[in-house]
Amino acid sequence: MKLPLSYYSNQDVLFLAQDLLGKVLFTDIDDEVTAGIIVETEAYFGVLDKASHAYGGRRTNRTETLYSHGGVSYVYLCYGIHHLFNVVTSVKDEPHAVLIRAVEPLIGKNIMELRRNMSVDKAAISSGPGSAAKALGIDQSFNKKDLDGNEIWIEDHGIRYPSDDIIKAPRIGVAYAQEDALLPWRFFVKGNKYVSKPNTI
DNA sequence: AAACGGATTGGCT
DNA sequence: GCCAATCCGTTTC
Repeated sequence: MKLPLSYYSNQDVLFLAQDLLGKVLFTDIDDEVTAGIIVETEAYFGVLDKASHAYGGRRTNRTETLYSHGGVSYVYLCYGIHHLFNVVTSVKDEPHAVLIRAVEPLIGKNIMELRRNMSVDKAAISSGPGSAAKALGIDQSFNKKDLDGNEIWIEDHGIRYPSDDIIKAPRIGVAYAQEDALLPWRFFVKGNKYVSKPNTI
């Protein structure tokens, strides 16, 4: 059930960003387990991607996590407020990553409701990367964790979406990446209410 | 040493 | 729809 680290060593981050749709992301914080079905992702294509923190081979304290082997979590603070969760993929020193932008609450819904102070019926509870991370209790302390451990991991529950139901679109909030902002490297499940806006083509 | 700005969100108009 | 919130990595002086 729990995806092994070898799963993340695939060097095709565009494949993994799509394959992660339908997988189930778990966290266990002081025995409070929550999980959500991944319904929206974005691929970040390592040193060649102007939208990536690792563009041009940039290596700093923050981006060092991206150079880990595949199957490590990369969590960083955005706008001083939001923790954004990524899955590092590929092999060591090749800094590809998949941003998890939305999940559909599956397990521990009452705990998510307390963390987000809203009903699980409201799409906003886990829609958008900052909200999804908060619903799952993910913060800076989850940075650089192996995804085959007991704090955060991903399982395959056999959920599959027809390829017609996987929408490809330009990534969100990366206008600074110039021409790379136009690449269709955002993937989401058609019609799922937890997908962030815009959720149509 | 200081300034800049972002892979966003939610509250108010 | 617009804008403030709020931190720290990164760039610039």
